[in-house]
Amino acid sequence: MENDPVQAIAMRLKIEREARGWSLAELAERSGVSKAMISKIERNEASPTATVLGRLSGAFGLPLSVLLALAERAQERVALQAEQPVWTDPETGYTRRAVSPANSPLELLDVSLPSGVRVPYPASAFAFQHQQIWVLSGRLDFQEGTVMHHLTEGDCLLLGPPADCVFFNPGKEPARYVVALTRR
Amino acid sequence: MENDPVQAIAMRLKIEREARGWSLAELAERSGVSKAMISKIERNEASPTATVLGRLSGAFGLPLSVLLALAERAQERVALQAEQPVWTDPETGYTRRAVSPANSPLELLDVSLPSGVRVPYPASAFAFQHQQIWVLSGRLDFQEGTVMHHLTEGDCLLLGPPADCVFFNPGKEPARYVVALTRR
DNA sequence: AATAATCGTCTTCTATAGTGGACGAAAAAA
DNA sequence: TTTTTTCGTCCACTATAGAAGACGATTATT
Repeated sequence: MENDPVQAIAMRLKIEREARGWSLAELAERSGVSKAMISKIERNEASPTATVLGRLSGAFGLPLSVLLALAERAQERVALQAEQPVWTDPETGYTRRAVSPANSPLELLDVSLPSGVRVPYPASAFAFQHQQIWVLSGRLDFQEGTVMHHLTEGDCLLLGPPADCVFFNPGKEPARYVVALTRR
Repeated sequence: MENDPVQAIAMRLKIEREARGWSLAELAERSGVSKAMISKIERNEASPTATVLGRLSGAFGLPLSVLLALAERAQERVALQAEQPVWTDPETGYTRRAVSPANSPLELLDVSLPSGVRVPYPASAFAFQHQQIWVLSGRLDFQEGTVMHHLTEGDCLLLGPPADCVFFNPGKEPARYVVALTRR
């Protein structure tokens, strides 16, 4: 167990950036890391320091350990539940589980939204990716730009062009839903 | 979310090294990283690159993402099950869950050993730490040096001085046991 | 087509990560 | 005690991470 994580990190960073439709310049501005260095890291020509990795994962809104866990799963074919990276928003209790092995063009997320919790999502996080939301249990009010969708168990919504979105659970029980998305 | 992970990494690396009773020189030899650099990292005077972090986590036998996850939990008081770092040996299916919030002097591990699986542990990994093994379910044959212990549900074993050990599950069901250990 | 943004890469330079070896302190051995 | 070993830190030096800006290529505007 002495493999260099640099290549896996490189691939994962590029995926996360492109999934958000961000250019090198935009990620540089958000993270405080120069775009030249981001370019080198993504092309496996530099080994980022912990400080830089912390800034980049912060820009993506991910704990560094989750970013690394996603990177490590790059070559896996099967993702056991016990190995799937989970991250929880400590303030709201919102949890998000990455179900699919990473680097697949189709990604599945298992999300649990506690009762009464509101989670906004900026349009920039959705650019250039096609995605659907499928409610497994509970209720979900989904605001897409100026349009409001009221979803309940079994409903599935196809997202339109990028817009500022808000997830809200109006019910008394946690809302559990799947986010399915494709890259490019 | 822009916190620098360097300090948390520094603390965690020192804990992992001291838990194994390794000197800077020994960890340097095992990891291929100079002891001067390890000293700097542990004292928060340098930000390690991904390459160096990969070598260090490899020397500890941990995936890098798990090492980071343990580091991030440094200041937490409560460890929710969904947030507890789990790692699985892909060959044997052996899984290990870090139950306690990190940096506590008393650490609890929830281990599951599949039927028929044999896991050796070198004496060097136990030096200077006091630990017990408590079987929750299934059967566990534990070889401590030249002595063999046959444990079943509810049994608890206090480990003696450091010795080469082997965990083996002779039963047909998975063995689940707790490893409790203290530092220093 | 011509102009103007915007993209990722390349270039130059500085800060610092990383190495090998020396050093003093503390513990172990005699 | 004196000697020897082992520990972690400090020093000088090299390799490279990282920043700021220039550059050609591509795409969008007019």
